[in-house]
Amino acid sequence: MNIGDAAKRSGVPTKTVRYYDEIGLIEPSARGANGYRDYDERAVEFLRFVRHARGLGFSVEDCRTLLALYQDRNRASADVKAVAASQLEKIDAKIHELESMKRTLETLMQRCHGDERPDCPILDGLAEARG
Amino acid sequence: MNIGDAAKRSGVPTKTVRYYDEIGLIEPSARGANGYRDYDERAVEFLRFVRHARGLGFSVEDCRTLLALYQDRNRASADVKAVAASQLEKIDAKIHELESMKRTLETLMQRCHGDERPDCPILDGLAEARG
DNA sequence: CCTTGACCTTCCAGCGACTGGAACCCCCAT
DNA sequence: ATGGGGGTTCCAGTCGCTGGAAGGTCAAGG
Repeated sequence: MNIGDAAKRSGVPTKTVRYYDEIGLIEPSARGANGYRDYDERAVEFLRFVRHARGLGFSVEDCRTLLALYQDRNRASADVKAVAASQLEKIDAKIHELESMKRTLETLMQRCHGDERPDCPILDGLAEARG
Repeated sequence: MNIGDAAKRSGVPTKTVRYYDEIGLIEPSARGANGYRDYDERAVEFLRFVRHARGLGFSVEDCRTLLALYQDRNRASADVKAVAASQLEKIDAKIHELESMKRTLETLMQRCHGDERPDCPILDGLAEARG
């Protein structure tokens, strides 16, 4: 099938499918005589797989690893789990970072009247914050 | 003072200070005869201000707005609070997104033995996930 | 005076993961 | 023959830096 159909069936934008080909992540199963990329069911499956992995925040390089494991019948599930565990750590770290930002921001906002006057603890906080 | 000292005193990397000059966010108070950037206390204060704002996840464009408000004696604190509120929304959305990823990833990981065998619910989940 | 080394300058390239657009080709229906 | 909706390539831009190359400047030490 043509790239447009593969895109529709996988849920990956056409441009991104082309990009994945370019970086050698997922290559079309063939090229037509007219130069058109040709994707088979397996390729669409890979595209969907990568879409889901990307949706869980895995980097494109992680996706490459995961795709390789997915295709390796002799893989150890421990290897997959290790990649996932590393990703979970990154997510956790990011959540903690964002929650810390959130707390600070909320504290500053609570103190700010938010009216027409110029006094603003938010600006004061940004100016004075220690560190 | 020279850029290196301004960087040290503000906690913003030298390269970044130069970048902020380039994009017109924070310009040096002067240039020496030798072409060196010269930063005064006020500029260092701005650099620190931007570092803190960036630390709360504000975009560089938001920092531009916040810096302008910071310098505007006739500002309304409501304007500052609005920028902060918008940022808080973004943070919240990102946290929710990450927590959703985290839940999915944890569920998949719990089901995976993580041993030398190839059976892997994580890969299955990525391949089959609906959507 | 010369050298060393730590500064500073500019400019250009790259990161990640796309995304938009231009210029062009191809194919089918009217 | 024409129009529209595919497809192709390549280049530029996003965001916020960051690294590196090639070179100018300056203070201290021999």
